[in-house]
Amino acid sequence: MTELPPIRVDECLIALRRILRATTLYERNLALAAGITPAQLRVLQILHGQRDGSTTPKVLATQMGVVQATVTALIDKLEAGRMVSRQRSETDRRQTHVVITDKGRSVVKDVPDALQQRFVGAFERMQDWEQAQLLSSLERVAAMLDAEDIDASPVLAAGDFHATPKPQ
Amino acid sequence: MTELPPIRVDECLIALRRILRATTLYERNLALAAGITPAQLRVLQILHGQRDGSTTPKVLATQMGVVQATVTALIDKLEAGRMVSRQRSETDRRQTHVVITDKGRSVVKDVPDALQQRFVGAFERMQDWEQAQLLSSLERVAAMLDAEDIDASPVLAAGDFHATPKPQ
DNA sequence: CATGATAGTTTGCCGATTGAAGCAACGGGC
DNA sequence: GCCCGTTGCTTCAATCGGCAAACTATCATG
Repeated sequence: MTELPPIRVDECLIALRRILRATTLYERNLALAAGITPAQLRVLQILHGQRDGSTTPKVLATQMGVVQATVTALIDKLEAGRMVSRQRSETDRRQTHVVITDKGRSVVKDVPDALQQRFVGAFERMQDWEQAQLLSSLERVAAMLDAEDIDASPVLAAGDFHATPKPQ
Repeated sequence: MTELPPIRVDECLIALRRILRATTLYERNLALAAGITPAQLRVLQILHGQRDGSTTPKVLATQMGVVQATVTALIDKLEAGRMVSRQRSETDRRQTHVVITDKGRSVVKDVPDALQQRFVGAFERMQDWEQAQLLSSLERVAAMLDAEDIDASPVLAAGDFHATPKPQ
């Protein structure tokens, strides 16, 4: 390799930003169409992905990378909309099981997954070798970005960050 | 190469989500380290990227995919922190030029751009053909996702979220 | 001028997120 | 059995981002 045209890196970063932006905007619409907010939809999706459609707030908080108090608020809203219900654990009465309801499941399923469908559609129209290349590239980027020390950062730890200077 | 293993699409989507997640979490930390919030930092970064370090709220709103009123609020905070300043345009007095200050520039520069540096570093360690392939893949994905008809989608028309003030 | 379009701001509201504080249940050590 | 630290969750107060609608000021055009 001779010269590294910095232009190429920049183009990559721009493409990444486009991807990011598209996803963000899309998520807003997605949730809007479902009648709920993105954060609430994420809760539903996680619950839907669980075997028995239930988890504890703690697990949700960890998976979403937020604090337990936040999850409590989200669950409150979802519960008010009858999309989840709370059930006190029998074995450990400190715990609460958050269970997705039928209504909640139907919301998750009926969401018009436009972006994902677009991606899947375009993806499946690609040649086999193109698909393989794309997957490889994406995984490479993912590996480049979400290295461990990011997850070790205070924000992600999600349970214990106290040394946080407060942005005004 | 005979069957289209749907598993491959899923892996792509998972990789995408990892990228998204890493970026989101990283942005929080980034802004936190700079003593400002992510949205505010984005404004500074856009301004910093401009040739003369200034733009109008309208442009900012469009670029960020939010409404003008939101930008006004962000500029208010940045201005209170002396990181940008407002200047009435001479040519068209309806317009306001948002100019980044020296302090604003130093904030942008001093931000530990860990994620981007990681990406750039890894990217530049790649072979030339790998770089080309990665760029191609990223741009392809970006094109797949941020097609214009996202906001033209009939179902989601509601809101028409960026820059288009609803004419009631 | 009058009218309409354009650029920004203000106002009022809501959702997400956080840290701190509180409460209740659990569980180990004595 | 009883203290006491821990754990799981909730409540509270505050901040931030975001939006729509109303408003102000400025062009631009007939």
